[in-house]
Amino acid sequence: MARQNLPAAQRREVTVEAVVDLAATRNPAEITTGQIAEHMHLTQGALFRHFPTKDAVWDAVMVWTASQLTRRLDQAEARGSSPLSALEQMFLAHVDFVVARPGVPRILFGELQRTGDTAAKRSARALIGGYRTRLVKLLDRCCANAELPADLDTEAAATLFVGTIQGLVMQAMMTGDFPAMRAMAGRVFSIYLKGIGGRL
Amino acid sequence: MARQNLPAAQRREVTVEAVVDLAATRNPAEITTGQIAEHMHLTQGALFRHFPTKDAVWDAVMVWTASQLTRRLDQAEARGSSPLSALEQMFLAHVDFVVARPGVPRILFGELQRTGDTAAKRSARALIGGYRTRLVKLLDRCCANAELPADLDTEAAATLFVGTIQGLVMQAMMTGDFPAMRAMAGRVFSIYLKGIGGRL
DNA sequence: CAAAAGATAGTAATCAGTCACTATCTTTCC
DNA sequence: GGAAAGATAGTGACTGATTACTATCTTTTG
Repeated sequence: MARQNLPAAQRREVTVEAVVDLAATRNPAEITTGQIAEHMHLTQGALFRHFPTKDAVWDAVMVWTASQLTRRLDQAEARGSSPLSALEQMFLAHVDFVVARPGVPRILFGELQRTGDTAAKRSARALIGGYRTRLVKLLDRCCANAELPADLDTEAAATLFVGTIQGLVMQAMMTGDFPAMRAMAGRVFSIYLKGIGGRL
Repeated sequence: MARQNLPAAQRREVTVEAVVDLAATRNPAEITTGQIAEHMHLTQGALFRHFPTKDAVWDAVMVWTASQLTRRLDQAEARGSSPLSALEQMFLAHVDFVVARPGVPRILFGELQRTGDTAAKRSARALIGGYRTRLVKLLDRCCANAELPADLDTEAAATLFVGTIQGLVMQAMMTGDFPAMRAMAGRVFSIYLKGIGGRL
């Protein structure tokens, strides 16, 4: 059974998937190029035919993560019949994404922890920053739409939205039970919704 | 004449402080025994006269963190004139602790990311687990006291409490401005308070 | 066949941990 | 009181394992 040689672009995609897979059960900071290669049935040296450095691998992972999350949030937002229901859809979509890919939040946390100015870290910052901005805008639309009080502190509300998901993630990381997030997500979101003065 | 031989117990305390200091500006996962030793003006080898392994250092850091946080939460809770105001005091005390010691949340995140069964990770788990339990009990007392609705989902409320702080921490980590947390803390907490149906 | 992809076998750097030795305390005992 | 003796703390050079990354040879594939 001969191993198949993949074209470079495809090999890069497989590499990103391998990293996300590994991060689901391992500390991202401890993932080595050797482990990545082994997980995709490749030798360690061959990895560097497709990525100039290890950090380039992490950057590719961040780019993939950003595009995946954005795509899911776009779909969720479109599903909402109003700004406020779009907010709820986005919340649930984010939780679903994390449950499906538990490595993602771990990679994001790990990347934000890192110091120095790498491409991967800049991508991570851009992802979270863009997310927050998007939330503030959506919350503003809810206010304009009278679905939320006009005097709502939308910046604080956006921070709390992100924190709400993070609290769920942290609990999942502690218990190791990511699917349980889904059940808790609804309960936590309803408290959040009440906090921002919303009603669905 | 700066050189001085410290007694072992004192040296261990200095070591913990050095680690917490370093974690404020460096990725905890990248802190080496050499960096710790250098920061406390000691040779790397001497560190191992006081700790059998590097993980023992991390465990000592976790024990210190747990005791510090517990002490501050105890004081805050005592300051509260009622269960609900105690909850608010604890929130503010936690934020103050993080602002004073930015390395602490980074260390906690980093420790929870790690895999395998180390003493340090068990301590981290115990800290967060105990915190959550404590919150649920306090929230239950708020309900019994009619300061919060009797039908409040106290487990979800505890999860959100932790997440609220985490959201603030993540924002601080992104901007690098930890003191700004304090201003945002009040704004976010008031949304949280409304969410759990409280009024102060 | 030729170019892309992978295998094999390296290298230099870094890390946690060790060890023989030295410096500095503290206690003992005349 | 003070020197001898033992205990404690620190030094600096080291080791073996691991790491990201590279150089060279081999296989696959269009």
